[in-house]
Amino acid sequence: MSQKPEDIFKNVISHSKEYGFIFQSSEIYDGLSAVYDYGQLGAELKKNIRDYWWKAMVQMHENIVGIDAAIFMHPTTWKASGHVDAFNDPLIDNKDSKKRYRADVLIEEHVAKLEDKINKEVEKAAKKFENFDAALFKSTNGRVKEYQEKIDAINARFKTALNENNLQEVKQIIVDLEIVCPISGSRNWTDVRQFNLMFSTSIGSVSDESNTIYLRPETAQGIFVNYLNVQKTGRMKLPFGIAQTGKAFRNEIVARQFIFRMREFEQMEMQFFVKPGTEMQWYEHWKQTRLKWHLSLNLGAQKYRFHDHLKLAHYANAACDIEFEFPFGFKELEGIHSRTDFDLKQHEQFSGKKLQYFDSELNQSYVPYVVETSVGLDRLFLAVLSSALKEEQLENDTRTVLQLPAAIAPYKAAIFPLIKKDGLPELAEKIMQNLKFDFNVAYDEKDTVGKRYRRQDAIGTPFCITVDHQSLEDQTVTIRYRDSMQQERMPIANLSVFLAENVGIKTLLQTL
RNA sequence: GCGGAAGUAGCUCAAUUGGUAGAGCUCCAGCCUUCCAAGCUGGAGGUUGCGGGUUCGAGACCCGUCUUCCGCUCCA
Repeated sequence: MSQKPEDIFKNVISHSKEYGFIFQSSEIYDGLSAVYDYGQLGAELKKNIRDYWWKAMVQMHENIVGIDAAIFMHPTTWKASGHVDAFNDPLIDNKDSKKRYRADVLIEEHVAKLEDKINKEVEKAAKKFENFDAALFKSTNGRVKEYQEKIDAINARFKTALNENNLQEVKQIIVDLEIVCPISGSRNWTDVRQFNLMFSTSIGSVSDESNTIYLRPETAQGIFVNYLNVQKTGRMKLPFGIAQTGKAFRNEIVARQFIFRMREFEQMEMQFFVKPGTEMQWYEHWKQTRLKWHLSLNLGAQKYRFHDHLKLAHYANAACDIEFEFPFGFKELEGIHSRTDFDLKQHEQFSGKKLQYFDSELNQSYVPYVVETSVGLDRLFLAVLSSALKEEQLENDTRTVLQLPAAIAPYKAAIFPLIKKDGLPELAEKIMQNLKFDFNVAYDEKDTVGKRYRRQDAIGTPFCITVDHQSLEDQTVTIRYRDSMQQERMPIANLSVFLAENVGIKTLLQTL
């Protein structure tokens, strides 16, 4: 395999396709941009990663419970969360400087310039005359009146365009005003586009005026709106967490880099509710806990780093990313945010319902603070796959091996008869039938055994169990390790225990 | 969205100036039986991303479109 990161990434993509991990969505119709499907092996790997996260977060913490909220939510949810207002901006690009601007800001700045001119006229006049009446001057001075008329005309036209959602008209205003790009100085503009983060659709009968409904752009709100339900029915005491995995949807303008940025993606997140004032210590706690979880996958400690946010989002008082070194560089894998009480307070305000916690120690109620951990499952999948895929140089040849952590490999073991006769397939079949109650196992009798080993290497199966003639006599088999290619003999009766120890998720959880 | 590169079998890639679409691996059915791919026989698989155009003739040239990768941008 070439050392060039670009080639490594290409290999990951073609390997994903070739072995059934990832397919492009609707490929027979030329695909759908930035949407991908998980194939037969990808679905297993993804499920195993999700399970490991869920067990580590929910099963291993008595004070964390999991929910599964619906993708559709009441539209007001997104007003409260700020998603409706935050992403309603008309955008325009300058083709020469390649810079993107908010079209409304460009127009407002132009208007501001005209207002400056008026102010200068007023200042000049104020110096000239005593007993200066600014209002009178503005309403009588010809030049000022001219500017003011221009401003009013622009504002009226802009307002109409926005109300009619007429983006072509917005662009035409920019063209007509001869607004230039501050950087390139050119008037070479693209069309104005509405940058709308959320996908919308309509639903039969929501309530009042609106029947527009959004596909959730993040899963977090499903937890916040259920905060009180869970706290009451689960008798949860602070601090406690609510975890959830599920799909979220964002209509990215540019979505690229394979499954790194998709329009439909899956999040695994946990909102941890704490007493106000303790949030920074929990923020630090979860930073370390989550990093440790990632490190347990053994992809290489040097591939992780924290990236602290200097510029914080409106809801946060501290935020950082756990970044991972993908083939295309260090990129965000998980976000850890101290969200304060912003979300719950917003929902209190918009819903009119109290979302408070009664602290029996303090004998008072308050809105809890929230520390969020949020991983992109698809990104984690890509991190695992791209660092597991190795082209290994052997003595006389090379082999492709997917060095997945055993506990999350799609198949835990493959069972082969050494040859396809003499009763070996029958015994192998029997072993498989027995193991498959506890483990996802594969069976293969086609081609030479060496070839079968390599096939399993390529899909990351940690162990291959081979039945040979000796097996018929003493009920032992050979078990071959994927990474070392070493083999050892063991009784068939020991297989279950051996696999449980070596591929079980328990082994991984115990490292945390 | 702008710019660059690309799209031919499941994968990686050929195809001379525009002249019969091919190879390797994979896959399938057998043979062989030997614990680490590339043994033997046979076979399947393509409207060359899609749609137009130029031409006697287009995988190649032109236009449009879709998709992917790279840079910029975006990513509360």
